Amino acid sequence: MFDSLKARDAAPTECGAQIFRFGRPDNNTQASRNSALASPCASCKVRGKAVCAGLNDEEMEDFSRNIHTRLVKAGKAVYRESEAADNFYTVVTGEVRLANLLGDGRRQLTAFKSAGDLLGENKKGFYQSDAEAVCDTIVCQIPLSLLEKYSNDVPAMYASLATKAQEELCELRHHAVLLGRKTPLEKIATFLCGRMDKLDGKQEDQVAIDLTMGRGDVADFLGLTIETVSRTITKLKNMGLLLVPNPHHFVIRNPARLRRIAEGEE
Amino acid sequence: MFDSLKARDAAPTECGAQIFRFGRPDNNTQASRNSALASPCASCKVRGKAVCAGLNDEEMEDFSRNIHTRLVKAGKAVYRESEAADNFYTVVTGEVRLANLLGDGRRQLTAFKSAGDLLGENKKGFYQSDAEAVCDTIVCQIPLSLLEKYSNDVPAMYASLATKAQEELCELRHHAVLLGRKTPLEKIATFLCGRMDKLDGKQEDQVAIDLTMGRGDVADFLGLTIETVSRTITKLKNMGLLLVPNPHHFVIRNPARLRRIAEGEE
DNA sequence: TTGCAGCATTGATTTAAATCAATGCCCGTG
DNA sequence: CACGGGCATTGATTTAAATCAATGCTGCAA
Repeated sequence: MFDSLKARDAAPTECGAQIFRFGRPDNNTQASRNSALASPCASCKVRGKAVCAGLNDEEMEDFSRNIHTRLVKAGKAVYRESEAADNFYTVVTGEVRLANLLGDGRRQLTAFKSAGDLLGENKKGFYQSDAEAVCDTIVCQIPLSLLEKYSNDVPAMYASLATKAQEELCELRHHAVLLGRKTPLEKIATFLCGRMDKLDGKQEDQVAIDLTMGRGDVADFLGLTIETVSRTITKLKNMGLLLVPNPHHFVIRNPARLRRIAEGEE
Repeated sequence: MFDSLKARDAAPTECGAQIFRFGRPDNNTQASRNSALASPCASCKVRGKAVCAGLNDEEMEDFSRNIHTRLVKAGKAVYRESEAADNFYTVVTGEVRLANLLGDGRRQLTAFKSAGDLLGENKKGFYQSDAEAVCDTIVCQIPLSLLEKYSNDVPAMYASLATKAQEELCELRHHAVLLGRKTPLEKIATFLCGRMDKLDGKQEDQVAIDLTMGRGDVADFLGLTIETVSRTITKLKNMGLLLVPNPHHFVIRNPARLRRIAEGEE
């Protein structure tokens, strides 16, 4: 019955370990050569956005001694459901998908996490989803104990954690609206708008987007099949809203209209 | 196109205000007569489960001076999307639905909150959903400022907040799986199992459940139409898994099997 | 008591998305 | 360069759930 919904990229690979002491984050898929700085965090590109943003230099120094930077190859797991949830992660470069599976292999992605996003959960000590690298990805591994230590001392950090949890809840609620009530056209439009919003620059007339993930991931994120995703993209193309130079690159030609479609307003 | 998905119970009523200084919580829909106790929280039935659980007697005393107990009539709002998010709430008795609307009236419920549950969010100072009483409901209104005050002083409270946020995220992710990938039969089964799990007692051979909400709420929670909800319940009845003495009362005759169906295992 | 409004159920029909199936394209490998 | 595998696209067909429509039940109000 659900043949086309069976878990793709199944290969239940062991965690793509390969612990680095530190890799200066580039924004391509290649891990930088280990440069063994005294305080790697000092030059971290996502420092401003991550949970550690509130730490002062001294705290940061201590922090950086206790974290690891890990390169996770495309398709490999950062962590898996029901493993002991000992660490949180900050995505430094690349992208991670959060996945939940049903017994027969149906899969639902609940989020994509990219640079600066926090990764991790803790319900009774265990992860509740799989976190898998969509492409080669560098994550910063933060022991839960370390987070707890500073959370108590540094209110800013707790506040940051709380805020991130709130934002995540908010996002997830909107995603529930998408899954439960939107049409495929609206789903794809919403997805693309979400991608636009992740870009720093303001959305002008035309916006270029590149996707790290394949159609299967998009389908499992939006509660559709690959075929419907593909057909719907074609439809948006035919409506003159999109250019798709290749499957991983999109150009939004009319962001405003796409946004209206995303919200079911036309 | 979406005629049958248009917002039901539309009546965009003003907040069902009616502030009580305190109402000793009964577990029926009638607010208790105001008994003006010195420390209302002392006798609060949900104290053990709520965020305030970690406070000592003195703190609780202060706490109870700054909170209000509010009776919200069935269908009225505790708060509405885009209002200033100045308060959190604990549900004392009754039940609240969290709703998000699309422009054309399509509606998605993201959670039902009942006794002991925390209610409230805060993204940039505004609520992101409507919170509406499903039936007459008593909530304990906690100013955000109060929560912040104690959150910094009482780690247990912060921990409680963090834990609740994590649980909510986990629940919402599982709900995303339901919305995106489950069949109507699995959706209804999951919903009923969720209701079972809210009951304190262990699930024996037969479990009686009563629903405060109507079919429309169930449909909007599960991403279905009223008709499909109704038909699916009938199907479960015909499979011998349920008794439905009346639309608001269910008896689960085979909890184990229902749970397997809920997880897509048969 | 009757009548009505609001739910819930059930049936008939339509339709949109899943499924089944074939083809094409790109990239890496031999 | 040819081949093969993995993705993506497109077409044909099926099917499950939405829509449209009618009926029934319950409880409240006139």
